[in-house]
Amino acid sequence: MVNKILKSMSPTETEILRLVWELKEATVQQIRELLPSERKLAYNTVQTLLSRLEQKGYLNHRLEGKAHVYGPAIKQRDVIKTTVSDFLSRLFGGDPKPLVQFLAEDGKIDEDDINRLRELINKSKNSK
Amino acid sequence: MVNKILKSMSPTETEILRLVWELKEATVQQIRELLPSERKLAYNTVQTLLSRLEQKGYLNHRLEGKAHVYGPAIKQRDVIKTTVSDFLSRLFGGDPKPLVQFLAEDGKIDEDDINRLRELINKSKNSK
DNA sequence: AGTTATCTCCTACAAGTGTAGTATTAATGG
DNA sequence: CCATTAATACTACACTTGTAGGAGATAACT
Repeated sequence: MVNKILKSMSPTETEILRLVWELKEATVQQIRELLPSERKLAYNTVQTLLSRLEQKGYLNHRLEGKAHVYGPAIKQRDVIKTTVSDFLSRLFGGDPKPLVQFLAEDGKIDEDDINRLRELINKSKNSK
Repeated sequence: MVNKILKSMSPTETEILRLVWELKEATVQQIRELLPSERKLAYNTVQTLLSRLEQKGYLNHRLEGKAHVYGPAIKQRDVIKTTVSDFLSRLFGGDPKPLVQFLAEDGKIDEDDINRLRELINKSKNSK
């Protein structure tokens, strides 16, 4: 079991964590630059968010010069797993099908996506 | 456009709203009974949550005797749409594919689900 | 009628969240 | 060396959230 019980992330924290993942590792500046222009947070705000994520155990940092370089303290996959599960259980009582169905009906995923999915499923069935 | 801009729901509020959907309409008591036994909230707590959901525009209520009977003020589908979109954008930058992929890899959806999905997609393609 | 069970309404309150200011310090460009 | 720049650390503060207590009204039981 890889599961420490983590304090849950707030929505904004989640946004920030995703950006760290995107860059693998990042400083406050870099995250700030990655923020979409319609959502520029103050430097200090980003700093606070990163540090809260660290307190909660999602990130850690090393020093590089005077700057903190933040990186994942937990595997992305594990975070996704619990985050998605929580979401699923709150909005759909834990059943993923309505979610996938919604995605399909809403045109968010198309037939090609589905074909790729099928492969994935077969692959993981065989490797099991 | 059906979109009023709603204040977003907190996680617990989302849980409660889902239960209202499940019952179509519900009183505080009924919601309380639906709560899983490991998560019994006080009567007043449920009441607060329902009333906050109403303030935020997700629910409305009518009187039946002295009790409030709460029901959806917005179509479930619309709520799901924005909730899922928000979630997607926070955790995956808006791209649904990693989500679906995760669900598949994690065994949350299987090949049958996918087949049903395919039908759905074809149906909506034709009706478009 | 008095007691009990239900309800709503109003209030509370600590912890979490979003968002950032101020102080301090270290590096850097002249 | 000194002003500017770029970082962190610490502090702040209103709003939201989770969770519920108490007061008061009404219906129902005895």
